[in-house]
Amino acid sequence: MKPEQILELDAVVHTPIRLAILSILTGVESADFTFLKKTINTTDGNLSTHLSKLEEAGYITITKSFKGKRPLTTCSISETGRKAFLLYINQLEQIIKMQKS
Amino acid sequence: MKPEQILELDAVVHTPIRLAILSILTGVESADFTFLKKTINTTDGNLSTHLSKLEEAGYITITKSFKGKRPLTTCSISETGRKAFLLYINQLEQIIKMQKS
DNA sequence: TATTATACTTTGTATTTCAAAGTTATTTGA
DNA sequence: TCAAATAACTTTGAAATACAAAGTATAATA
Repeated sequence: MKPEQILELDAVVHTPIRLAILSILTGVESADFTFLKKTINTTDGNLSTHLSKLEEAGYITITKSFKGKRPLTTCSISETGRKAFLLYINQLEQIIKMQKS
Repeated sequence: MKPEQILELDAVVHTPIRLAILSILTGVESADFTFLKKTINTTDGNLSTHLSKLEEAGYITITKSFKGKRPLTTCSISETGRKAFLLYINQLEQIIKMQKS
């Protein structure tokens, strides 16, 4: 067993809520704040800070606009984010494989 | 995609260092503090607190004895811990599978 | 037109993580 | 031989993280 591999896991991706966000965003063109909030079932504040964290890391892009006169926060995964997410998933696979053998 | 599954992941297991500890302990009868420290490559304090956390959760048992006149902290995974670890790995597998499809 | 709802962000707090320093005993080296 | 270094930890304090309560601004509803 190589525990180093576990410790190499990207901490930005690893957090459950952020993992869920990225996981959703890989499957769609974009998703808005409300959709993410409902789907992940978290609080506004919590989602807001996690989205900022992902944006700071360059893993997602956040676009602010208006739907009618209400704010609309639209998120989509970036190429960097997609790569980071896929790497993370691959590393998990490796870890699981080792675990099973 | 079902993000709920990600949020269901056992937080006690999820932390990289604790995941590494459990991962090591599943493969051996027991491991002592020094071995874990060297293998995981973490600081004494950090390892100590994570071991306590796992013990509190009932996932490992910690036995304190002496090797000669030096303290010896021996850790082994409990049945509860083994179940929690396997569940975690299975959940990860599910998540990855969904991700790939 | 007060009240509730929507769509967020900011702020404060509680928890978690981490490593520096502390403890106790044991070698080693001058 | 006694000071210094090492071993095997635990405790403590600081920093980061997570979380939700409260705040802001607008819109719909009753």
